[in-house]
Amino acid sequence: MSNNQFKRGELYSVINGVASTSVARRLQKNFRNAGLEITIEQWSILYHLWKEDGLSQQELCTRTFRDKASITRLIDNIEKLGLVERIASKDDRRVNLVYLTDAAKPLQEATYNIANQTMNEALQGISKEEIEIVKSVFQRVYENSK
Amino acid sequence: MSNNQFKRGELYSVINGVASTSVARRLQKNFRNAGLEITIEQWSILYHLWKEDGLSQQELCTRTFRDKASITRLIDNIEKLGLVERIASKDDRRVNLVYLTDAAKPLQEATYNIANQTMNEALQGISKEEIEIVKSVFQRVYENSK
DNA sequence: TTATAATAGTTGCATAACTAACTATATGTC
DNA sequence: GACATATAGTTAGTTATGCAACTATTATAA
Repeated sequence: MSNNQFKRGELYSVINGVASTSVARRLQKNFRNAGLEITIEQWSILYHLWKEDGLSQQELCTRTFRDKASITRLIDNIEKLGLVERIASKDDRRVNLVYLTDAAKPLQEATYNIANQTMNEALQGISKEEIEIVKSVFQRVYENSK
Repeated sequence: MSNNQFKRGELYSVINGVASTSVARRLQKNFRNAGLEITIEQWSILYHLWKEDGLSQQELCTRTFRDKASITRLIDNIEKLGLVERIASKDDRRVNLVYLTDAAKPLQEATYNIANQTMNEALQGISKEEIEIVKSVFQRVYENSK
């Protein structure tokens, strides 16, 4: 495969960074064409849960750069699809922990393969050095702007 | 002023490219703090009309990377604010040309100053070379993904 | 201990995005 | 000229975003 193959952990940060509009739209279409009826926003939540299950909604806010209200409603929708469930924390009754259901597990490989292929196509002709610069610029712009 | 000062024509493409999330949010807040009650999406339309007044809705689709339905409703909202008006083309009766009203003109300088300052803050410590690379990568990613 | 402040999450409101289905006008072909 | 096709714009339906106001719980301070 091309040398644009990504480590798993890098994938979302690159999509969320380099590619927020055109690649996101392409990825959404590729999900749909494969019969996967989830949005990329929903997928971004699942992505973080596949890395670490049982995150709080607040932690998902931080990791996906969204506000509380957006996360509340995203989780609502993913819960309706039967892919996650909220379980109240025993340590702090204010907190909802979000857990993947069994139905979510088969999606992991399929969506990862599609995302990886979409990224490879999007990043054709772009060197790893350029990608590193883009990621670095994004990080600094984010820090400068918050 | 810093050497990150932008030429007018570059500003939007950079904001639309480098900065789609964190800088956009910051810019929205800075507009609001200055008493300017427009969204950045509305501003992106005005920005193109200030460069060239009387564009068709289709042309605005192309220039702002949005679909027809999005433009229809964005123009609806900007029209409600009294900042633009639709005038039917005489050459082709399918076409609406979008013209700025007198009320839109005073916004130009104020929003440009805020946008320029917001960008300067966001891009502190980032070199012109890095910005060029980011813009170039975005262009190629866009071409690869459409 | 009680009053105050901070935090986690939900809900209401407004804006915006995309898809798909629709109307109206133009264009192209037989 | 007539029919098929393409183009410009609108509308309906769904999802998502942000802000502000709200409830419930936890932490802090007098």
